[in-house]
Amino acid sequence: MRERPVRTRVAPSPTGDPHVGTAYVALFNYALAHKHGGRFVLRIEDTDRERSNAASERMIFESLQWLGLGWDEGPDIGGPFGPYRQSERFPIYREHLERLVERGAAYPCFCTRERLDALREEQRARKDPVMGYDGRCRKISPAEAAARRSAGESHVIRLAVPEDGETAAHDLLRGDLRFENRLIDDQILLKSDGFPTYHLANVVDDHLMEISHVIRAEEWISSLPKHVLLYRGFGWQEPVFCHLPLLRNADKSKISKRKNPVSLEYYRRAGYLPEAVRNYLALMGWIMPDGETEEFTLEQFVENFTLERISLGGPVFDLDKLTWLNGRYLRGLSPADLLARLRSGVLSDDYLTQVIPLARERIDRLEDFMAYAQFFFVGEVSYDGEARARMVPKKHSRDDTAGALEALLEENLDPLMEWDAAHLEPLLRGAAERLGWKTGDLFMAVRVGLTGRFATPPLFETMEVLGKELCRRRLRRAIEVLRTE
RNA sequence: GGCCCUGUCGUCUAACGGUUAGGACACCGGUCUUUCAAGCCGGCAGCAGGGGUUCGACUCCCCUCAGGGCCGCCA
Repeated sequence: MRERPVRTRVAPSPTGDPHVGTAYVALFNYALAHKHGGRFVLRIEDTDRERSNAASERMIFESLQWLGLGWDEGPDIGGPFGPYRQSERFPIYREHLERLVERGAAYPCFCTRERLDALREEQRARKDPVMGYDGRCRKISPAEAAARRSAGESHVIRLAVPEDGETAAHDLLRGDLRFENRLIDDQILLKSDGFPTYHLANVVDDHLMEISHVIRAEEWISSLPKHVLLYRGFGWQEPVFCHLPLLRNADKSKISKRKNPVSLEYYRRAGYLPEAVRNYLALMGWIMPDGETEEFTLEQFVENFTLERISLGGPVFDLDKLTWLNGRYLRGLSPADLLARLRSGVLSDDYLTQVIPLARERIDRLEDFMAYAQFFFVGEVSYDGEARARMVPKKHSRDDTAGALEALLEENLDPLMEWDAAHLEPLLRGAAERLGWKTGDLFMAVRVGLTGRFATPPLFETMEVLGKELCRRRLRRAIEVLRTE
C-alpha cells in the first residue's frame, strides 16, 4: 500500500448537545494529523433530516474551538474538498451510488417498511441467527428494477453483500477482523426520501476527501465490513482504520447522560478549564511514553503521540480525577489569569448583563445583589426545609414530583436546542398539561428545584439566563433529593 | 439470541519473556498551618480462572468466565 499524506477527520452529527465522545475522537484525530504535519478535517454528518439542526452544529464548532482543537478544513472555513456538510453533497452520493448499481454492487429494493418490520419480528421470534433483509429484491432483474424506479415507485438502494464467504477488515490496533458475509445485512445506502445513510456518505466522503486514517469509536466495528465492502465495490483504496475504545460509565456501559455529564457545555459552564478537559481525555486509553507523566500540554501530546500506544480496555470516565486535574491547572494560573478566566465565564459582562435586569427590581441596595442573585453564580443550590416543602404541591407526593420533573427533563428539556424564554414557556405549559399538573404547581416545583427558592425572577427568563446545562444539572439534583432525602 | 471487541489495584494506566508488578485518582495516616484547602511524606490495594509453549510468563497460544458494542430508511 502506498504512503499517503496523513489526513484525518472527525465527523460529528449535529443532533444534540456537543458530546464528550466527539471531543475524545477529535482529540486523537487532531493529534495524529498534527504529529505528521497532515490535515485535520471537520465534516458535518447531517444526513438525518429529522434531527440535524443548525444550533447543534454551532455548538459543535464552539466546543471544539474551546478545547483548542481547531480544524484545517471544515464547513465554516472551506477547503479543497468541500463542501464539508453532507447535506450539501447529496448529488455526489447519488452519482457515485449509480455507479455501484450499474456494477451490481448495490440494488434497488422496493419492500415496504411494513414488510421489513414483519420480517424483523418474525426473525426475532424464530431466533434466526441471520437477521436482516432477506434479499427478496435482489432477484428482480436490472431491467425491471430500472423500469420500476423510473416509474417513480418508492424504493431504497441496498448494498449487495456477498451471499457467502467472509470479509476481512483490518484495524490498526486489533489486527485482522473477519466477518461472515451471510451475517452482514444488505445495508440501506440511500433512503426512500433520497437521502444517503451514514454508511454511504461516510465512505464516499472519506475517499473523496482523501482521508488516510479513519479514527473513530469502537461502536463502529460492527459496520466496518460494510464499509470495506463499499470501498471494494467502488474500487477504492481503503484508509487505515483504528477504533478507539468507548468511554464508559462507572458501571462500564457506554457513557450516557443519565449516568454522567456528557455535554461539553456542562464542563464549560461548570468552569472546567479546556486544557484540563483535553488533558484528561488524552489520558483515556493513552499515556506518555514514560508511562507516568499525566499532566501535559496539547503540544506535548501531539509531539509524543502514536496510535500504537492506545490501550483497548474501555476507560471509565472518572469525574473525580478530571476535577482533581482541573484543580491542578487552576492553581497553576496566575491571579491575573484566573481573573481573566472568571471574566470570560461566570463573571463576564455578557452574563452579568443578563442577570442584572432580573435582579434590579428586587433589590434596594447594591450589597443585596450577591445575596439575591447567588443562584446565578453557584453550581448546585441547596434546599432548606421550606424550599423542600414548597417544591412538593399539596395534591402531589414527593415521588410524584420527582417523576414529573424527570419526565419534563428527559422528554422536553433535554431535546430542546433553542434554549430561550420564548421556547421554554410553551414547552413547560405543554408538559404540565400532558402530565396532568396545574401549571402553577409544576412551575413552582421547577422554580424551587432550579434556584432553591420560591421567590425568584420570572421562571422562563431565569431558565434562559441559567442556561440549559445548569438547569439540567440542578433538576437532576432536585429529583435525587426528592427521592432520597 | 447472533456476530464482534475487550479483560493489570475500586478507577485511569506502565510493563512490549527475566521488575520486590511502577505511577496517578479515590481512600487512610502523617507533616506543614490560626482554620480550611493546597503542598509534601507514607500506607492500603491488582496481573479474571484453567490449561499449554518456554529454562522462565502479566506479557505468546487455546478454553472458560466476565464486561462491553452492534444487530434502524440514527449516526
